[in-house]
Amino acid sequence: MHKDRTHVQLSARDKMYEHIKNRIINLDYEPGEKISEKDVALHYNVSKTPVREAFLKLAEEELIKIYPQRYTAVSKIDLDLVEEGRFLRENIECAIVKEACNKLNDDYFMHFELNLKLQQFCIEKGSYQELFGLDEEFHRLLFEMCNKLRIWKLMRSMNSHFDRLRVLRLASNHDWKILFDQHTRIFDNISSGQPEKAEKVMLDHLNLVHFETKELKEQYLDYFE
Amino acid sequence: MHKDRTHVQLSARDKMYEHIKNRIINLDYEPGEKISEKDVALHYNVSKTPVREAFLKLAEEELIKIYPQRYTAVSKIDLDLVEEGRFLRENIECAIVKEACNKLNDDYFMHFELNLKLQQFCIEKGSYQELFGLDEEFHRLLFEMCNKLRIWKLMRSMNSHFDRLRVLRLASNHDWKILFDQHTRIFDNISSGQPEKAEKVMLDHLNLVHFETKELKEQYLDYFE
DNA sequence: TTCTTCATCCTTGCATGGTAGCATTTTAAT
DNA sequence: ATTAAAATGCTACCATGCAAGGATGAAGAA
Repeated sequence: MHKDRTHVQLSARDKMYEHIKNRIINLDYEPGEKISEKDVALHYNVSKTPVREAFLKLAEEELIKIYPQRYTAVSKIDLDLVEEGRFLRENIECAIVKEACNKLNDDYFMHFELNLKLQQFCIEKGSYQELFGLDEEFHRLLFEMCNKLRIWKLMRSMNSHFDRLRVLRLASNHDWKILFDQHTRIFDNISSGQPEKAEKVMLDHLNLVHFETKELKEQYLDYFE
Repeated sequence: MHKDRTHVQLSARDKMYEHIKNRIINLDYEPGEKISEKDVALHYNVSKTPVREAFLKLAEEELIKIYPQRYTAVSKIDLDLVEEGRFLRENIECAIVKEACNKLNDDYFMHFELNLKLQQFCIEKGSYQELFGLDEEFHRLLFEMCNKLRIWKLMRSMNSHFDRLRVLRLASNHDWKILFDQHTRIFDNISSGQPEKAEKVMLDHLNLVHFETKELKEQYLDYFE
Protein backbone atom coordinates (compact mmCIF):
# COMPACT_ATOMS: atom_id res chain seq x y z
CA MET A 1 0.00 0.00 0.00
CA HIS A 2 1.34 3.35 -0.92
CA LYS A 3 1.48 5.68 1.99
CA ASP A 4 0.92 9.20 0.79
CA ARG A 5 1.33 10.90 4.14
CA THR A 6 -0.17 14.13 2.84
CA HIS A 7 1.37 16.35 5.44
CA VAL A 8 -1.35 16.66 7.96
CA GLN A 9 1.19 18.53 10.03
CA LEU A 10 1.55 22.06 8.73
CA SER A 11 4.84 23.84 9.28
CA ALA A 12 4.99 26.89 11.51
CA ARG A 13 5.63 28.94 8.40
CA ASP A 14 2.47 27.73 6.68
CA LYS A 15 0.42 28.26 9.79
CA MET A 16 1.71 31.81 10.10
CA TYR A 17 0.98 32.43 6.44
CA GLU A 18 -2.61 31.26 6.82
CA HIS A 19 -3.16 33.20 10.02
CA ILE A 20 -1.76 36.46 8.75
CA LYS A 21 -3.48 36.17 5.39
CA ASN A 22 -6.83 35.56 7.05
CA ARG A 23 -6.36 38.52 9.30
CA ILE A 24 -5.50 40.73 6.36
CA ILE A 25 -8.44 39.60 4.26
CA ASN A 26 -10.82 40.01 7.16
CA LEU A 27 -9.44 43.52 7.59
CA ASP A 28 -8.30 42.63 11.07
CA TYR A 29 -4.97 43.99 9.99
CA GLU A 30 -6.15 47.17 8.28
CA PRO A 31 -4.97 48.29 4.87
CA GLY A 32 -2.05 50.64 5.39
CA GLU A 33 -1.30 49.40 8.90
CA LYS A 34 2.30 48.72 9.76
CA ILE A 35 3.19 45.24 10.92
CA SER A 36 6.57 43.97 12.04
CA GLU A 37 8.12 40.53 12.05
CA LYS A 38 8.96 40.88 15.69
CA ASP A 39 5.51 41.92 16.90
CA VAL A 40 3.74 39.20 14.97
CA ALA A 41 6.26 36.63 16.18
CA LEU A 42 5.68 37.66 19.78
CA HIS A 43 1.93 37.66 19.31
CA TYR A 44 1.89 34.11 17.98
CA ASN A 45 4.70 32.94 20.21
CA VAL A 46 7.02 31.73 17.48
CA SER A 47 10.38 32.99 16.35
CA LYS A 48 10.87 35.60 13.70
CA THR A 49 11.92 33.08 11.06
CA PRO A 50 8.59 31.48 10.17
CA VAL A 51 6.93 34.90 10.36
CA ARG A 52 9.52 36.34 8.03
CA GLU A 53 9.04 33.52 5.56
CA ALA A 54 5.30 34.04 5.63
CA PHE A 55 5.87 37.76 5.07
CA LEU A 56 7.92 37.04 1.96
CA LYS A 57 5.14 34.93 0.52
CA LEU A 58 2.54 37.56 1.32
CA ALA A 59 4.74 40.20 -0.29
CA GLU A 60 4.81 38.09 -3.47
CA GLU A 61 1.03 38.29 -3.56
CA GLU A 62 1.20 42.03 -2.85
CA LEU A 63 -0.85 41.64 0.30
CA ILE A 64 1.92 43.38 2.19
CA LYS A 65 4.70 45.67 1.07
CA ILE A 66 8.16 45.33 2.56
CA TYR A 67 10.37 48.40 2.66
CA PRO A 68 13.77 46.86 3.40
CA GLN A 69 15.43 48.04 6.57
CA ARG A 70 12.50 50.38 7.17
CA TYR A 71 9.14 48.80 7.80
CA THR A 72 6.45 46.53 6.44
CA ALA A 73 2.85 47.53 5.91
CA VAL A 74 -0.38 45.88 4.84
CA SER A 75 -1.07 46.91 1.25
CA LYS A 76 -4.00 49.16 0.65
CA ILE A 77 -6.68 47.81 -1.64
CA ASP A 78 -5.46 48.34 -5.17
CA LEU A 79 -8.31 48.61 -7.66
CA ASP A 80 -5.92 48.10 -10.57
CA LEU A 81 -4.97 44.77 -9.07
CA VAL A 82 -8.64 43.95 -8.54
CA GLU A 83 -9.27 44.70 -12.20
CA GLU A 84 -6.39 42.49 -13.28
CA GLY A 85 -7.81 39.69 -11.19
CA ARG A 86 -11.23 40.16 -12.70
CA PHE A 87 -9.81 40.16 -16.23
CA LEU A 88 -7.84 37.00 -15.54
CA ARG A 89 -10.79 35.21 -14.03
CA GLU A 90 -13.24 36.16 -16.73
CA ASN A 91 -11.04 35.04 -19.57
CA ILE A 92 -9.69 31.89 -17.98
CA GLU A 93 -12.88 30.65 -16.46
CA CYS A 94 -14.81 31.07 -19.69
CA ALA A 95 -12.15 29.03 -21.45
CA ILE A 96 -12.22 26.43 -18.70
CA VAL A 97 -15.94 25.94 -18.87
CA LYS A 98 -15.68 25.23 -22.58
CA GLU A 99 -12.93 22.70 -22.07
CA ALA A 100 -14.91 21.16 -19.23
CA CYS A 101 -17.52 20.00 -21.74
CA ASN A 102 -15.05 17.44 -23.08
CA LYS A 103 -13.78 16.33 -19.70
CA LEU A 104 -16.91 15.44 -17.76
CA ASN A 105 -17.02 11.83 -16.61
CA ASP A 106 -19.23 9.84 -14.24
CA ASP A 107 -17.01 10.57 -11.29
CA TYR A 108 -17.14 14.33 -11.69
CA PHE A 109 -20.79 14.17 -12.65
CA MET A 110 -21.47 12.83 -9.19
CA HIS A 111 -19.26 15.40 -7.56
CA PHE A 112 -21.14 18.22 -9.23
CA GLU A 113 -24.52 16.71 -8.47
CA LEU A 114 -23.60 16.39 -4.83
CA ASN A 115 -22.24 19.92 -4.73
CA LEU A 116 -25.39 21.35 -6.23
CA LYS A 117 -27.61 19.36 -3.89
CA LEU A 118 -25.65 20.71 -0.96
CA GLN A 119 -25.98 24.24 -2.31
CA GLN A 120 -29.72 23.84 -2.49
CA PHE A 121 -29.78 22.47 1.01
CA CYS A 122 -27.76 25.40 2.34
CA ILE A 123 -30.04 27.90 0.67
CA GLU A 124 -33.06 26.33 2.29
CA LYS A 125 -31.30 26.26 5.60
CA GLY A 126 -29.87 29.74 5.17
CA SER A 127 -26.27 28.68 5.85
CA TYR A 128 -24.63 31.30 3.71
CA GLN A 129 -21.20 30.74 5.15
CA GLU A 130 -21.15 27.15 3.94
CA LEU A 131 -22.77 28.15 0.68
CA PHE A 132 -19.83 30.44 0.05
CA GLY A 133 -17.52 27.48 0.44
CA LEU A 134 -19.60 25.36 -1.91
CA ASP A 135 -19.51 28.14 -4.48
CA GLU A 136 -15.70 28.09 -4.35
CA GLU A 137 -15.73 24.31 -4.55
CA PHE A 138 -17.97 24.36 -7.62
CA HIS A 139 -15.55 26.55 -9.52
CA ARG A 140 -12.52 24.67 -8.24
CA LEU A 141 -14.01 21.42 -9.50
CA LEU A 142 -14.16 22.83 -13.01
CA PHE A 143 -10.44 23.51 -12.92
CA GLU A 144 -9.64 20.18 -11.34
CA MET A 145 -11.57 18.36 -14.01
CA CYS A 146 -9.55 20.12 -16.71
CA ASN A 147 -6.24 19.41 -14.97
CA LYS A 148 -5.75 23.11 -14.38
CA LEU A 149 -5.52 23.35 -10.62
CA ARG A 150 -2.33 25.40 -10.74
CA ILE A 151 -4.09 28.07 -12.75
CA TRP A 152 -6.90 28.01 -10.20
CA LYS A 153 -4.38 28.55 -7.43
CA LEU A 154 -2.71 31.42 -9.26
CA MET A 155 -6.06 33.00 -10.00
CA ARG A 156 -7.15 32.74 -6.38
CA SER A 157 -3.92 34.27 -5.18
CA MET A 158 -4.50 37.21 -7.47
CA ASN A 159 -7.95 37.81 -6.04
CA SER A 160 -7.02 38.52 -2.44
CA HIS A 161 -7.54 42.24 -2.88
CA PHE A 162 -10.96 41.51 -4.31
CA ASP A 163 -11.71 39.33 -1.31
CA ARG A 164 -11.12 42.30 0.96
CA LEU A 165 -13.65 44.30 -1.03
CA ARG A 166 -16.12 41.53 -0.40
CA VAL A 167 -15.55 41.81 3.33
CA LEU A 168 -16.07 45.57 3.20
CA ARG A 169 -19.65 45.35 2.08
CA LEU A 170 -20.65 43.10 4.93
CA ALA A 171 -24.33 43.31 4.19
CA SER A 172 -23.76 41.10 1.20
CA ASN A 173 -26.68 41.48 -1.11
CA HIS A 174 -25.89 38.32 -2.96
CA ASP A 175 -28.98 36.75 -4.34
CA TRP A 176 -27.86 33.21 -3.71
CA LYS A 177 -30.83 31.79 -5.51
CA ILE A 178 -29.63 33.38 -8.76
CA LEU A 179 -26.09 32.13 -8.20
CA PHE A 180 -27.37 28.64 -7.59
CA ASP A 181 -29.51 28.82 -10.67
CA GLN A 182 -26.53 29.84 -12.77
CA HIS A 183 -24.41 27.06 -11.32
CA THR A 184 -27.09 24.60 -12.25
CA ARG A 185 -27.36 25.93 -15.79
CA ILE A 186 -23.59 25.87 -16.23
CA PHE A 187 -23.49 22.26 -15.14
CA ASP A 188 -26.44 21.32 -17.34
CA ASN A 189 -24.81 22.90 -20.36
CA ILE A 190 -21.58 21.08 -19.65
CA SER A 191 -23.22 17.72 -19.23
CA SER A 192 -25.25 18.17 -22.39
CA GLY A 193 -22.13 19.28 -24.26
CA GLN A 194 -23.07 22.85 -25.13
CA PRO A 195 -19.88 24.86 -24.60
CA GLU A 196 -21.13 28.13 -26.08
CA LYS A 197 -24.16 28.21 -23.81
CA ALA A 198 -22.07 27.21 -20.82
CA GLU A 199 -19.65 30.03 -21.55
CA LYS A 200 -22.42 32.56 -21.85
CA VAL A 201 -23.92 31.65 -18.49
CA MET A 202 -20.48 31.70 -16.92
CA LEU A 203 -19.89 35.22 -18.24
CA ASP A 204 -23.15 36.44 -16.72
CA HIS A 205 -22.29 34.59 -13.55
CA LEU A 206 -18.91 36.26 -13.13
CA ASN A 207 -20.30 39.69 -13.91
CA LEU A 208 -22.90 39.31 -11.20
CA VAL A 209 -20.37 40.03 -8.50
CA HIS A 210 -19.39 43.37 -9.98
CA PHE A 211 -20.52 45.91 -7.52
CA GLU A 212 -20.32 49.40 -6.28
CA THR A 213 -16.58 49.82 -5.85
CA LYS A 214 -16.91 53.56 -6.23
CA GLU A 215 -19.17 53.92 -3.21
CA LEU A 216 -16.94 51.66 -1.16
CA LYS A 217 -13.89 53.69 -2.06
CA GLU A 218 -15.58 56.91 -0.98
CA GLN A 219 -16.72 55.37 2.27
CA TYR A 220 -13.40 53.76 3.18
CA LEU A 221 -11.01 56.15 1.45
CA ASP A 222 -8.10 55.30 3.75
CA TYR A 223 -8.27 51.65 2.82
CA PHE A 224 -7.59 52.33 -0.84
CA GLU A 225 -4.45 53.00 -2.77
CA MET B 1 13.02 66.23 -8.76
CA HIS B 2 11.54 63.13 -7.37
CA LYS B 3 14.12 60.58 -6.39
CA ASP B 4 12.70 57.15 -6.88
CA ARG B 5 15.74 55.21 -5.69
CA THR B 6 14.49 52.09 -7.42
CA HIS B 7 16.65 49.72 -5.48
CA VAL B 8 19.58 49.25 -7.77
CA GLN B 9 21.02 47.17 -4.97
CA LEU B 10 19.49 43.72 -5.02
CA SER B 11 19.28 41.79 -1.78
CA ALA B 12 21.32 38.63 -1.34
CA ARG B 13 18.05 36.74 -1.45
CA ASP B 14 17.06 38.14 -4.83
CA LYS B 15 20.52 37.53 -6.24
CA MET B 16 20.43 33.92 -5.10
CA TYR B 17 16.98 33.52 -6.58
CA GLU B 18 18.12 34.82 -9.96
CA HIS B 19 21.28 32.75 -9.96
CA ILE B 20 19.62 29.49 -9.01
CA LYS B 21 16.69 30.01 -11.34
CA ASN B 22 19.01 30.67 -14.27
CA ARG B 23 21.02 27.59 -13.50
CA ILE B 24 17.88 25.49 -13.35
CA ILE B 25 16.44 26.83 -16.58
CA ASN B 26 19.75 26.38 -18.38
CA LEU B 27 19.77 22.80 -17.11
CA ASP B 28 22.99 23.50 -15.26
CA TYR B 29 21.21 22.04 -12.28
CA GLU B 30 19.68 19.00 -13.94
CA PRO B 31 16.04 17.97 -13.51
CA GLY B 32 15.90 15.49 -10.66
CA GLU B 33 19.23 16.55 -9.18
CA LYS B 34 19.39 17.03 -5.44
CA ILE B 35 20.48 20.42 -4.19
CA SER B 36 20.93 21.50 -0.60
CA GLU B 37 20.76 24.86 1.10
CA LYS B 38 24.14 24.29 2.62
CA ASP B 39 25.98 23.37 -0.58
CA VAL B 40 24.54 26.24 -2.55
CA ALA B 41 25.30 28.64 0.30
CA LEU B 42 28.91 27.47 0.38
CA HIS B 43 29.19 27.70 -3.38
CA TYR B 44 28.01 31.30 -3.47
CA ASN B 45 29.66 32.22 -0.20
CA VAL B 46 26.56 33.43 1.60
CA SER B 47 24.73 32.04 4.59
CA LYS B 48 21.90 29.55 4.40
CA THR B 49 19.24 32.18 5.05
CA PRO B 50 19.11 33.96 1.67
CA VAL B 51 19.51 30.61 -0.08
CA ARG B 52 16.66 29.15 1.90
CA GLU B 53 14.44 32.11 1.09
CA ALA B 54 15.26 31.75 -2.59
CA PHE B 55 14.44 28.03 -2.32
CA LEU B 56 11.04 28.81 -0.89
CA LYS B 57 10.23 31.10 -3.80
CA LEU B 58 11.44 28.55 -6.32
CA ALA B 59 9.35 25.90 -4.61
CA GLU B 60 6.30 28.14 -5.07
CA GLU B 61 6.95 28.09 -8.80
CA GLU B 62 7.49 24.34 -8.66
CA LEU B 63 11.00 24.64 -10.04
CA ILE B 64 12.24 22.72 -7.03
CA LYS B 65 10.50 20.38 -4.64
CA ILE B 66 11.29 20.53 -0.94
CA TYR B 67 10.80 17.37 1.07
CA PRO B 68 10.92 18.73 4.62
CA GLN B 69 13.65 17.34 6.81
CA ARG B 70 14.69 15.07 3.92
CA TYR B 71 16.07 16.74 0.85
CA THR B 72 15.39 19.20 -1.94
CA ALA B 73 15.54 18.37 -5.63
CA VAL B 74 15.19 20.20 -8.91
CA SER B 75 11.78 19.35 -10.34
CA LYS B 76 11.71 17.24 -13.43
CA ILE B 77 10.05 18.80 -16.44
CA ASP B 78 6.32 18.37 -15.96
CA LEU B 79 4.43 18.30 -19.25
CA ASP B 80 1.14 18.85 -17.44
CA LEU B 81 2.53 22.07 -16.06
CA VAL B 82 3.79 23.02 -19.53
CA GLU B 83 0.31 22.45 -20.87
CA GLU B 84 -1.25 24.60 -18.16
CA GLY B 85 1.17 27.36 -19.03
CA ARG B 86 0.34 27.08 -22.70
CA PHE B 87 -3.38 27.17 -21.97
CA LEU B 88 -2.99 30.22 -19.78
CA ARG B 89 -0.85 32.04 -22.30
CA GLU B 90 -3.05 31.30 -25.26
CA ASN B 91 -6.23 32.46 -23.61
CA ILE B 92 -4.83 35.49 -21.86
CA GLU B 93 -2.67 36.78 -24.63
CA CYS B 94 -5.47 36.57 -27.16
CA ALA B 95 -7.66 38.57 -24.82
CA ILE B 96 -4.86 41.05 -24.24
CA VAL B 97 -4.28 41.69 -27.91
CA LYS B 98 -7.94 42.52 -28.36
CA GLU B 99 -7.89 44.93 -25.44
CA ALA B 100 -4.67 46.44 -26.78
CA CYS B 101 -6.58 47.77 -29.77
CA ASN B 102 -8.29 50.29 -27.50
CA LYS B 103 -5.21 51.21 -25.56
CA LEU B 104 -2.65 52.13 -28.20
CA ASN B 105 -1.39 55.69 -27.95
CA ASP B 106 1.43 57.66 -29.58
CA ASP B 107 3.86 56.73 -26.86
CA TYR B 108 3.36 53.00 -27.21
CA PHE B 109 3.15 53.33 -30.97
CA MET B 110 6.72 54.54 -30.92
CA HIS B 111 7.80 51.83 -28.53
CA PHE B 112 6.43 49.16 -30.82
CA GLU B 113 7.89 50.73 -33.92
CA LEU B 114 11.29 50.88 -32.30
CA ASN B 115 11.02 47.31 -31.07
CA LEU B 116 10.09 46.05 -34.54
CA LYS B 117 12.89 48.02 -36.17
CA LEU B 118 15.34 46.48 -33.76
CA GLN B 119 13.96 43.03 -34.46
CA GLN B 120 14.52 43.56 -38.16
CA PHE B 121 18.02 44.77 -37.48
CA CYS B 122 18.82 41.73 -35.36
CA ILE B 123 17.57 39.37 -38.03
CA GLU B 124 19.78 40.99 -40.63
CA LYS B 125 22.69 40.86 -38.24
CA GLY B 126 21.88 37.34 -37.07
CA SER B 127 21.88 38.25 -33.35
CA TYR B 128 19.36 35.70 -32.26
CA GLN B 129 20.14 36.08 -28.58
CA GLU B 130 19.05 39.71 -28.64
CA LEU B 131 16.15 38.89 -30.89
CA PHE B 132 14.88 36.54 -28.24
CA GLY B 133 14.91 39.41 -25.76
CA LEU B 134 13.07 41.68 -28.18
CA ASP B 135 10.43 39.00 -28.69
CA GLU B 136 9.85 38.89 -24.94
CA GLU B 137 9.78 42.68 -24.85
CA PHE B 138 7.19 42.85 -27.64
CA HIS B 139 4.80 40.66 -25.73
CA ARG B 140 5.51 42.38 -22.43
CA LEU B 141 4.69 45.73 -24.00
CA LEU B 142 1.24 44.47 -24.89
CA PHE B 143 0.57 43.66 -21.25
CA GLU B 144 2.08 46.89 -20.02
CA MET B 145 -0.11 48.89 -22.37
CA CYS B 146 -3.19 47.16 -20.97
CA ASN B 147 -2.10 47.70 -17.37
CA LYS B 148 -1.76 43.97 -16.90
CA LEU B 149 1.87 43.55 -15.96
CA ARG B 150 1.05 41.39 -12.95
CA ILE B 151 -0.67 38.87 -15.17
CA TRP B 152 2.38 38.93 -17.43
CA LYS B 153 4.58 38.18 -14.44
CA LEU B 154 2.35 35.33 -13.30
CA MET B 155 2.25 33.92 -16.79
CA ARG B 156 6.01 34.05 -17.13
CA SER B 157 6.50 32.36 -13.79
CA MET B 158 4.26 29.55 -14.94
CA ASN B 159 6.32 29.01 -18.08
CA SER B 160 9.63 28.10 -16.48
CA HIS B 161 9.18 24.44 -17.24
CA PHE B 162 8.48 25.35 -20.85
CA ASP B 163 11.64 27.45 -20.90
CA ARG B 164 13.65 24.36 -20.02
CA LEU B 165 12.14 22.55 -22.97
CA ARG B 166 13.34 25.39 -25.15
CA VAL B 167 16.87 24.93 -23.88
CA LEU B 168 16.74 21.21 -24.57
CA ARG B 169 16.39 21.62 -28.28
CA LEU B 170 19.42 23.82 -28.61
CA ALA B 171 19.46 23.71 -32.37
CA SER B 172 16.49 26.03 -32.33
CA ASN B 173 14.78 25.79 -35.65
CA HIS B 174 12.87 28.98 -35.12
CA ASP B 175 12.17 30.71 -38.33
CA TRP B 176 12.69 34.18 -36.95
CA LYS B 177 11.53 35.77 -40.16
CA ILE B 178 8.07 34.28 -39.68
CA LEU B 179 7.95 35.38 -36.05
CA PHE B 180 8.91 38.89 -37.03
CA ASP B 181 6.31 38.90 -39.75
CA GLN B 182 3.65 37.87 -37.27
CA HIS B 183 4.74 40.51 -34.78
CA THR B 184 4.42 43.10 -37.51
CA ARG B 185 0.97 41.93 -38.50
CA ILE B 186 -0.18 41.88 -34.89
CA PHE B 187 0.98 45.43 -34.43
CA ASP B 188 -0.57 46.56 -37.72
CA ASN B 189 -3.90 45.05 -36.78
CA ILE B 190 -3.77 46.72 -33.39
CA SER B 191 -2.92 50.12 -34.78
CA SER B 192 -5.66 49.87 -37.40
CA GLY B 193 -8.14 48.74 -34.76
CA GLN B 194 -8.94 45.24 -36.00
CA PRO B 195 -9.09 43.12 -32.85
CA GLU B 196 -10.40 39.95 -34.49
CA LYS B 197 -7.59 39.88 -37.02
CA ALA B 198 -5.03 40.66 -34.35
CA GLU B 199 -6.32 37.80 -32.24
CA LYS B 200 -6.15 35.37 -35.11
CA VAL B 201 -2.53 36.20 -35.89
CA MET B 202 -1.66 35.96 -32.21
CA LEU B 203 -3.20 32.50 -32.03
CA ASP B 204 -1.10 31.33 -34.99
CA HIS B 205 1.90 33.00 -33.45
CA LEU B 206 1.58 31.21 -30.13
CA ASN B 207 0.98 27.88 -31.81
CA LEU B 208 4.16 28.23 -33.81
CA VAL B 209 6.29 27.33 -30.81
CA HIS B 210 4.52 24.02 -30.31
CA PHE B 211 7.07 21.45 -31.08
CA GLU B 212 8.18 17.91 -30.81
CA THR B 213 7.83 17.35 -27.07
CA LYS B 214 7.41 13.66 -27.66
CA GLU B 215 10.80 13.25 -29.29
CA LEU B 216 12.44 15.33 -26.60
CA LYS B 217 10.88 13.23 -23.89
CA GLU B 218 12.16 10.05 -25.47
CA GLN B 219 15.62 11.49 -25.87
CA TYR B 220 15.90 12.92 -22.35
CA LEU B 221 13.66 10.51 -20.49
CA ASP B 222 15.34 11.14 -17.13
CA TYR B 223 14.59 14.84 -17.31
CA PHE B 224 10.84 14.29 -17.39
CA GLU B 225 8.33 13.57 -14.70
C1' DT C 1 21.06 -15.64 4.07
C1' DT C 2 17.43 -12.56 5.61
C1' DC C 3 15.21 -9.61 8.55
C1' DT C 4 15.13 -6.38 12.48
C1' DT C 5 17.04 -2.93 15.23
C1' DC C 6 19.62 0.90 16.28
C1' DA C 7 23.22 4.25 15.85
C1' DT C 8 24.93 7.69 12.76
C1' DC C 9 24.63 10.99 9.25
C1' DC C 10 22.17 13.55 6.45
C1' DT C 11 18.54 17.02 5.49
C1' DT C 12 15.47 21.11 6.27
C1' DG C 13 12.92 23.69 10.13
C1' DC C 14 13.33 26.97 13.60
C1' DA C 15 15.46 30.13 17.24
C1' DT C 16 18.50 33.70 18.23
C1' DG C 17 21.68 37.52 17.98
C1' DG C 18 24.22 40.74 15.49
C1' DT C 19 24.43 44.01 11.25
C1' DA C 20 23.18 47.57 8.03
C1' DG C 21 20.52 51.22 6.89
C1' DC C 22 16.67 54.51 7.25
C1' DA C 23 14.08 57.87 10.35
C1' DT C 24 13.59 60.58 14.15
C1' DT C 25 15.23 63.13 17.89
C1' DT C 26 18.66 65.45 20.23
C1' DT C 27 22.43 68.38 20.31
C1' DA C 28 25.27 71.99 18.96
C1' DA C 29 26.71 75.64 16.09
C1' DT C 30 25.55 79.77 13.67
C1' DA D 1 15.48 80.88 15.95
C1' DT D 2 17.43 78.13 12.38
C1' DT D 3 20.00 74.76 10.58
C1' DA D 4 23.15 71.09 10.39
C1' DA D 5 25.17 67.23 12.33
C1' DA D 6 25.40 63.52 15.41
C1' DA D 7 23.27 60.15 18.47
C1' DT D 8 19.60 57.04 19.12
C1' DG D 9 16.19 53.72 18.06
C1' DC D 10 13.73 51.35 14.94
C1' DT D 11 13.32 48.10 10.98
C1' DA D 12 14.26 44.10 8.02
C1' DC D 13 18.49 41.41 6.51
C1' DC D 14 21.52 37.94 7.29
C1' DA D 15 24.72 34.51 9.86
C1' DT D 16 24.86 30.81 12.78
C1' DG D 17 23.78 26.95 15.74
C1' DC D 18 20.74 23.67 17.38
C1' DA D 19 16.55 20.63 16.91
C1' DA D 20 13.57 17.29 14.60
C1' DG D 21 13.08 13.75 11.72
C1' DG D 22 13.97 10.77 7.61
C1' DA D 23 17.74 7.76 5.19
C1' DT D 24 21.34 4.71 5.44
C1' DG D 25 24.09 1.12 6.75
C1' DA D 26 26.17 -1.75 10.31
C1' DA D 27 25.34 -5.12 13.80
C1' DG D 28 22.98 -8.78 15.66
C1' DA D 29 19.26 -12.28 15.79
C1' DA D 30 16.59 -15.79 13.53
